[in-house]
Amino acid sequence: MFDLLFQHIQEKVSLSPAEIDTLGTYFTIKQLKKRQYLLQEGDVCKQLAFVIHGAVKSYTIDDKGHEHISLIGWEGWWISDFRSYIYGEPAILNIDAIEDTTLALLSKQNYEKMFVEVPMMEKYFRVLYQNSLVTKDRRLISSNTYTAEEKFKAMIDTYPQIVHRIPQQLIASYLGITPETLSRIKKRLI
Amino acid sequence: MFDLLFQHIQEKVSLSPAEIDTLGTYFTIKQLKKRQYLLQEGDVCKQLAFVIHGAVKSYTIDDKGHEHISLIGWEGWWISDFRSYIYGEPAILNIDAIEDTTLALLSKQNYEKMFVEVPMMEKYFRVLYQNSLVTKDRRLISSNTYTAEEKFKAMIDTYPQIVHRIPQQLIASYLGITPETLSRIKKRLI
DNA sequence: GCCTACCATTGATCTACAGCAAGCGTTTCA
DNA sequence: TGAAACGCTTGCTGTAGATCAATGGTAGGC
Repeated sequence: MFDLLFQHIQEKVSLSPAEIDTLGTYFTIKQLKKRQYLLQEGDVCKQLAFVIHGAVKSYTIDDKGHEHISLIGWEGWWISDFRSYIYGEPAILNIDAIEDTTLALLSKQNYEKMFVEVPMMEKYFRVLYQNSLVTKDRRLISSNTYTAEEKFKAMIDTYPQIVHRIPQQLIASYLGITPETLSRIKKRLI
Repeated sequence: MFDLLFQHIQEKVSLSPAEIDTLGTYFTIKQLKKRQYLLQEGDVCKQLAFVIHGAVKSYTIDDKGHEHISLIGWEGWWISDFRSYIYGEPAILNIDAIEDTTLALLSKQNYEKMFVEVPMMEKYFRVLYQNSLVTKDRRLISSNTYTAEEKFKAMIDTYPQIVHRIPQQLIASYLGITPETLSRIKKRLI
């Protein structure tokens, strides 16, 4: 059940079988149906989620009721409202399933315990966060520098599979543009 | 010389005097005059820099020659082209000094050595990156959701001192707007 | 297998912000 | 100490992308 997760971890650090066993006790499995929530704005985010199968999105909703997607994650991605998870504040993000999804969940309590009992996980998360920062830095630059068309092109360069899997209105929201604009861009690119 | 750095580290993890001594051997001091470069686009970023005194900015330059600031850092901030530093790719960022600045530099080699010889630093950087991710997540949401005025308000809420220290055109660039727009927003807010 | 809900497209209009240019106070440095 | 460079403001105009609205296609639930 946790194969993908352990594989993902062992790409970054090496663990003994005993450590793997210990790790296994920290996680629980959760199934989400398409459109089902993992987290709703205002609640405290109690779980860090690793996607074993399926796809999820995290997003805010503004005053006008518009969704702004901050992350789309599928197999091998971690997702949460990080600030809420770490500091116990009410979440500003919603997280729900784009497809039927299987998640591995890690509670805050187990997160902290894990670092004490399996110190090698400090390295795993240090490297995971390090890579994640690299990605977010580029995304932030892209968001402030590029036109809508350039952003879309950069996205299909980075994630070519995404257009076949994720509805275009979600991609538009992730890029910070409207579905109409994305539609017009696609037309222009053909 | 490294007092602020060690203090910063010991807020997150506790280190023995021996570990502090070892750490001290990894860092070198660098002085930058105002407008002097630490890193130029195209070079490989060899150093992770911690600001001991002064202020620096990292930015890209687009086809039209416009600066887009990705980070402004002062005392207690880390700065680099992270992707370049980690993966050895040519940097897309420029980094230079906004004021006369003193930096503590950590080479990639010492960065890796540090994690082997002072494993507690895994935790320090895990927590540092964790916090940094929280900040960048919010900034990304802000960038895609808010109007220019809302972004500016959010910035002075988060960093009230910034308007007294950093020229407004740099703040505008950091927010992804033009200096003219920022000027008009300020007028509107009075 | 039909009905409804969802999704992409396209056209017409609107708006926040960019771009350009000119003017003015203030720092900088020969 | 005076010229030059710099930073901020303000007015005018341009434009990328948002918004609103209508249409057609496709997929999932009963």
